Amino acid sequence: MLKQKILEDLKRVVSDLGYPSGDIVLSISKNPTFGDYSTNLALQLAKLTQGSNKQTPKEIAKKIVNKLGGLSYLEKAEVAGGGFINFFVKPEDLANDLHEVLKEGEDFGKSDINKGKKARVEFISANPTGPLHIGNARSGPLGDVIANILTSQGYEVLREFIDNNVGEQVKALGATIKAKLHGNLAEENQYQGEYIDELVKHLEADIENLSDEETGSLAVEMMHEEIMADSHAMGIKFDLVVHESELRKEAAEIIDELKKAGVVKEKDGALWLAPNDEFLKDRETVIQKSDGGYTYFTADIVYHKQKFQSGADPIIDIFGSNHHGHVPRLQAAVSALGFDPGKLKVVLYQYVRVKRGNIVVKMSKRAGNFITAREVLDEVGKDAFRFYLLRFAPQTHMDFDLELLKEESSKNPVFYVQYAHARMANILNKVQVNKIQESSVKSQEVDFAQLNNTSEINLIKHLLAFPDLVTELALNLAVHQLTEYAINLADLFHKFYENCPVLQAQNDLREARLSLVEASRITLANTLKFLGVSAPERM
RNA sequence: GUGCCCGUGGCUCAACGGAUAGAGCACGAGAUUCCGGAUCUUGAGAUUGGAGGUUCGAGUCCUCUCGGGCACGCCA
Repeated sequence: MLKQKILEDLKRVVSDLGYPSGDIVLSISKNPTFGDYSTNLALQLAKLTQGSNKQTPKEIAKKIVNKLGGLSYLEKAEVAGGGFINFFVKPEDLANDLHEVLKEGEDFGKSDINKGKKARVEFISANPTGPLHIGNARSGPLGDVIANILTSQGYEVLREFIDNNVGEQVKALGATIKAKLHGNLAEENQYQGEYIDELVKHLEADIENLSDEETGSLAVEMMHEEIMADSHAMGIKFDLVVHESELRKEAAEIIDELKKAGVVKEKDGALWLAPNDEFLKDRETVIQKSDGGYTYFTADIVYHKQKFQSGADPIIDIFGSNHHGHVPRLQAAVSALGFDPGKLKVVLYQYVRVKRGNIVVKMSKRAGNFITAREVLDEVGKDAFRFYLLRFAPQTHMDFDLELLKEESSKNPVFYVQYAHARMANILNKVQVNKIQESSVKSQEVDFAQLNNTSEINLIKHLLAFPDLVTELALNLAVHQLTEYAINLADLFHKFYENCPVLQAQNDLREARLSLVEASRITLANTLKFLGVSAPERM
């Protein structure tokens, strides 16, 4: 593709001129006066020159441009203000790359550069002591899309969920249920909401002679099913559900290993993870309680050992921000076990604040003091739910406005994007798209040089940037940029649609525009597929 | 008290350390004999919470400070 050609030529010139090689960033110019593509290469290189060799960015940029000389695909390359190099390409060479998009179709954006590698993504992992709440739900689409992106780049990905089906919270839930059953609910029974009544109703026949813990176990099993169903409603399916009760069976073993690694100490009758680490020295954590029981943390160490032993890299955990203290301890533990903590990538996300207009919604009948994912999902639908939660960087504290997502749904960006797809599909449905696609692929007859309108060129540039974006997302996991990309694509398409009649155009121009529509549809559909949002042909 | 995250137009949010800080919503003015107006064009609206610093260049990095969220040993 054209962009790769520019990069290759730049690389060659940098090497010829004796500058150090490194990654070159070539981005789409924001402003037409800056050409089609631009690079800050000279500014980066200037940083590396020293002493008597010290050169200004502008000097370097000029050398590079001179050395590049005339290239067949370039109208010109010029040095701008601070030392940026701007490339003005020939539209026909740019447009010609559309053949690639049509050829690759559903695979456009995919790559096999990570073929043979494994990755694991753990997400949601909601505590099964209650329904899935909207806060945890944010990690659903997030983890799912990260997994989609990794898969697209060749990784064999495992989507996983840990079911915390044992521990103090299970006893507490059991106690609450029994108290409710006997009509003596007290302050110390921490769980509330109608779902407790539902659990009582379902379980009352069985729990009369059971302990709090046994009662809690039954309840937690039911809640886990519900959480799985909710996840499914969000479009998520897990490959692996790990039950904490299973992990705890290996707790004694893992503690032995940690002891051998010299990171365990005894204090107040309990065992603590106590790595010899400046940062962690005041943050020791209990791995075996004084009563002999284990903690969630112990189970999580077992779990992560399994993850590392599976050979996966990266190992991705999506945690709510309230777990941030857990991260350095976990890293310390896996490091003590001899694994490379660099393979563990933790994405922390902030909780979502639900609003109805200007009013913050906190309470829910079903769940007591939080809003369930299901309530929001039922109200706004899967597509809007996923798209909205995926729009913003995970570390931002975002607001989820039910008014915006439901009552003003036509103004929601997800509909804007889906409408663009429906428009594309509509045009293509009026001609026999398959014929066109086939002919364009097989005979390469379509003459994309016909496309030289600004709105056409802008759209083409955006389409061609897709594979690079996906590759980058597999590394930085910033999948919210995918929604941004989709909105921009829809925007550029709508503008093209206004300016350039497709079906009324004549001969070669009509063919070229139809192919551009098809390339746009392919790219948008692929983007939406990564997002797990439907791409409707009609709305 | 300590640690982590956030602070960007009226609102919700973008922006690998890069050029004139971008979108959408809301608000003002326009566009439809024509592929779906769920669209497009255009206007107004921002000392990026504040103060210093680092450098060719800071919304982004460092220090301090203000405001909000979260977490701080036998919970998960």
